[in-house]
Amino acid sequence: MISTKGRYAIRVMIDLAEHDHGSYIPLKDVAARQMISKKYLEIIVKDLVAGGLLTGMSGKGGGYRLCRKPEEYTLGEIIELMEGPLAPVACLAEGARACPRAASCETLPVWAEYDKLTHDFFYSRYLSDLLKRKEEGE
Amino acid sequence: MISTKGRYAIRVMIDLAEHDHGSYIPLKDVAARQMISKKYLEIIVKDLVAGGLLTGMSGKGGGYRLCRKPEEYTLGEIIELMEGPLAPVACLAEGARACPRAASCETLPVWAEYDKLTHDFFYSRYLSDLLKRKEEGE
DNA sequence: TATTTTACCTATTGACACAGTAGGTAAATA
DNA sequence: TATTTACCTACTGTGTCAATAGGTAAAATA
Repeated sequence: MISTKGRYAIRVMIDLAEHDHGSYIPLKDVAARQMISKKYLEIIVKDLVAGGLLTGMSGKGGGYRLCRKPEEYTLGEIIELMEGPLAPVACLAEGARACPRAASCETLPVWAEYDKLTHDFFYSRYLSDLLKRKEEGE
Repeated sequence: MISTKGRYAIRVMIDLAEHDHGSYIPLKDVAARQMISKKYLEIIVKDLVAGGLLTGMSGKGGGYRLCRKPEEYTLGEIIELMEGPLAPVACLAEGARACPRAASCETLPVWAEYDKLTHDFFYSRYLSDLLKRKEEGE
């Protein structure tokens, strides 16, 4: 299950992309448009800044802004930054030093296959794919 | 994330399929082979019986048994019985009466697409796909 | 019939994550 | 200097996960 953190993070980034006018956008505006508590969003953008996906600027005229172009963000990296590995089972997320049954486990290959499916899905979707096109004639 | 309940359930069913000898198999044996606490497995098989995937028999010589042939169980139905809907986000799992933003939500289509991917994946895998083939020459 | 073996039942627990809320400090601009 | 904004630490209630504990009921066997 993808939690609110991952989902809200993507919505914040969409909002910043769609309302980009060259300068910083206050979180207050994003919160109002997205109908999400500003206090809660603070936690989320903090992680996005720490992960290098957004930059923040304090003071009057401050706010947040994307660091890259929307087509340079994958949904996978946003989600994994917010939620940790996309792995569908603990056996895969724990790294290699997992359970002793791993070698003989009959179910592990299914989880691995599904893991790959998931990974490929989210790393082949870009933030730009989710934007309402403003310039129709392009 | 698929929890131990779903994963153990599949392992129990594989174990029952592979050690099928026409009669009931005590949970004690399954627990020992799978190295899972019998007490915990009781909870899991209870759900499997309630869901009509297994039948149990009390008393000496009792135990559990599959109700159908392994090729007639999908992994999807086992997982969803144990864990509830496979939906990747709450927005999809909550049914139709979800959030008021659903119609205009720019992220919902991605979740829906991933949901379909997941659903198709697990409902096209069968329990029989996970069995070690005993009859090689078939 | 007594004993053993098994399923089946209810309740409880500790740890942790989720989804926030509360109240403050630091920085930048007007 | 006042305002606006980001940024920081701490706390909380609710729920789920992964079990454990201690029983009762049923079926076969001796």
